[in-house]
Amino acid sequence: MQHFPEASCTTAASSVLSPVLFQCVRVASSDKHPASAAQSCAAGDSYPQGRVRMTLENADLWKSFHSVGTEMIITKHGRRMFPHCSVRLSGLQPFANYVIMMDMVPVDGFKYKWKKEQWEVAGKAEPQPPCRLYMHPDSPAPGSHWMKQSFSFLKMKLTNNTLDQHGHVILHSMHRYFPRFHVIQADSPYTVRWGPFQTFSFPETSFTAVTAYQNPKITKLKIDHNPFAKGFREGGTHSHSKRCRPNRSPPAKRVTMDVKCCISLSDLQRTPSTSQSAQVQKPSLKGGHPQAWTLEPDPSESLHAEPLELHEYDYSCEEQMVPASVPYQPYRSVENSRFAFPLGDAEGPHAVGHPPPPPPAAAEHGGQHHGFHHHHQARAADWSQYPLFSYSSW
DNA sequence: TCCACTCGCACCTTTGAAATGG
DNA sequence: ACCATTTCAAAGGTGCGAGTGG
Repeated sequence: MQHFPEASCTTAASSVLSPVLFQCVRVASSDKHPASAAQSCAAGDSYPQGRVRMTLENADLWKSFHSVGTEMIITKHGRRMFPHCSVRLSGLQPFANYVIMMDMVPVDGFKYKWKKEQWEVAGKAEPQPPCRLYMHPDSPAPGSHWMKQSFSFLKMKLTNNTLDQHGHVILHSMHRYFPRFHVIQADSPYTVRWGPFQTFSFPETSFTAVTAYQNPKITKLKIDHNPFAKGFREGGTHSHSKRCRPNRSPPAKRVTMDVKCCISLSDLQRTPSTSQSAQVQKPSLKGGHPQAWTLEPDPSESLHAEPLELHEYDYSCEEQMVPASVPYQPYRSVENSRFAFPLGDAEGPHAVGHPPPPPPAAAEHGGQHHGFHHHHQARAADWSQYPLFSYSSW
């Protein structure tokens, strides 16, 4: 394994959780904190942090779905996303190792229902399931690897089974989410806690989790673009109506052999001063999965956070979210990371960060959701309160 | 009664081991 | 013996509609 000698941020982080660490990360690409830039990664950072740039590869496809109101099927046993998240990275240090992770963040604090061909709010969101992060199977890998070509999170699966032990990302049906990507400079999944990280998101990737498609337009789009769906639909015999239910025979069991690398990020949260011994806390194992680490968010806690940066229009973005902007907030502590989900009572339907899938009418004007958005201040705070590092791996 | 959810179907795509050729 | 390419069977993924249950 090759270490990039000038990876000062990583070095600092791996030894002691220095206050500089997160300053470093934040400053790296945030124009809002130019003053700290000098002090942050000053120590011989020949590959200055903060030039990291993430581009959504299949943005057009996402746009197509987003304009209709993306829906993602979630099942008990896990379902892949479609469209899947495919991104391209640039600006990494070629020889430094990175772990790339992805998680799902609630768009708002509401539950929805499909009524009369459109989505309506159906009440407050249900308590959030354990937050899990999916780690890209290639992780950790050097920056050169990540920048060589685009990579996707094709194998990530979504489930509504809160007791899932396969490490799938757990969501609630009829709730809205958007994927969030984390680029963490770390030599192993066990050290992501210490590494500088940057977070990215793309508004057009927001979706409504469903157990069955509600909007026929989405079904059609999926069938048009997804070869599996196409195959099923265009298949010769549609004998669904002929099925004899009582004679159902159990299908042959198939063993999933996926090389999965999902981290349910829980205990890999940035640790507080109490854990500054620089030891990676062994995550508590849950369920039967040896590497499934989950975090139960503690809604009683909250975290101050800064507004998110403005996103770019071209479906790439540079550091979308960074640790809190308070003058000295070195890292997310456990206290600060087991925060409440962004589902505050006071938050009205208007207070959403990423826009929900626009109703057809709204979708037509001005392509406002075709680019990156300013994150509303209130939302940004809520947004970053969502646990960043809860860790599950399989 | 309504509606979200589960389940199994049968097809196509993907994967990877085995076979073949250079 | 080694490597590259091809073949092929099994595994995996899919939306649908009936059934279930709250």
